[in-house]
Amino acid sequence: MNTGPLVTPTSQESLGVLIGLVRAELVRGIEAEIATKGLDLRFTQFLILKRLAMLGPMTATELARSVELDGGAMTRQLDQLEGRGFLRRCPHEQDRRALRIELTETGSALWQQLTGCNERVLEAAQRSLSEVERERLHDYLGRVLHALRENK
Amino acid sequence: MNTGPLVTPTSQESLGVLIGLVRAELVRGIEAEIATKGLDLRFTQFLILKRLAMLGPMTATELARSVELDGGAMTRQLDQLEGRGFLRRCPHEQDRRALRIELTETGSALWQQLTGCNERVLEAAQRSLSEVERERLHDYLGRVLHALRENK
DNA sequence: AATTTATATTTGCCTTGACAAATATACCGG
DNA sequence: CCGGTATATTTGTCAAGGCAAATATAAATT
Repeated sequence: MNTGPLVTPTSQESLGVLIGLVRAELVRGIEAEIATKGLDLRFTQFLILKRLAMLGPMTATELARSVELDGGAMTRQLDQLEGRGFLRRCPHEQDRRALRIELTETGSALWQQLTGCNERVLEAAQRSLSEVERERLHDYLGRVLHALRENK
Repeated sequence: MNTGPLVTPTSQESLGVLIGLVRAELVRGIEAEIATKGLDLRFTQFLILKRLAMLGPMTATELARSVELDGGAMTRQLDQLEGRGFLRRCPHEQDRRALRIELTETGSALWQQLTGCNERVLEAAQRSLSEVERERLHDYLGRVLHALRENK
């Protein structure tokens, strides 16, 4: 075919589409990195483990909010990750409704293997940006996010 | 509760998470805008109509690639949008395997109503950025996308 | 021309995530 | 303390998307 209009994303693409494309590539890249290590983890699960590894034990709801995941979906992700031995649901000391989600030894060990994946992909993604440009990109995205959240 | 670690996305968040958050807010914002017009369209469907309106008739595969959607998912979206009378599947003139997807009158009229939603949300999103900064953001994202695609 | 290989679309199957209801517990005003 | 409201987690239901198989056609190779 080759008859239809040619799409050149980086030139006239609107911000919305562009951000979607970048995110999709980032997810693909990280999942590919994980796969090359012979591990079987989705991006969402990767994020959950990362949060726990970086920020320490927290509530399921806090975890859900921090990765933009629905509470119900989080329950099922926790089922899987707990079933595979990567984390534990402990009772919360001050609130009997809540859980304290924490990594197990196995989970921490897994994270040691994963820790490079994110950095490698992010480094590859930003390799054409100078240090100043990276900071600007981060700054701009932060301001855009803030503006969007203010808006409603 | 309020016992867990506090998440401050815009400060130390990694690029991957940040982009995910921005995209989620953009989608939410546009769907909300569409809803205020009394219309019933998901973000994906909005994107499909937009592509067709902006770039003219094209193949289902081209459409799918341009919005990062699986071919099978595209078939089903086309079923819905065709069923609601917004587009048509015409035979492709040079390739009998392919389709030529084009907007109907109804679809074009719908797009007239929708055309402001995207701009309004994007304007709100970028309102804290100067003209130069908007161009830089666009440029950086384009370069990041290019780098990610080169990488593999 | 025949055969192989690649591509476009559709369909079936399965997983994931959103939304809503149910349950348990916390918090707050009286 | 009691009642009402808010929050945490779980579960059911459903729609959306990814992947693979099936079919049809195109393109390339022998």
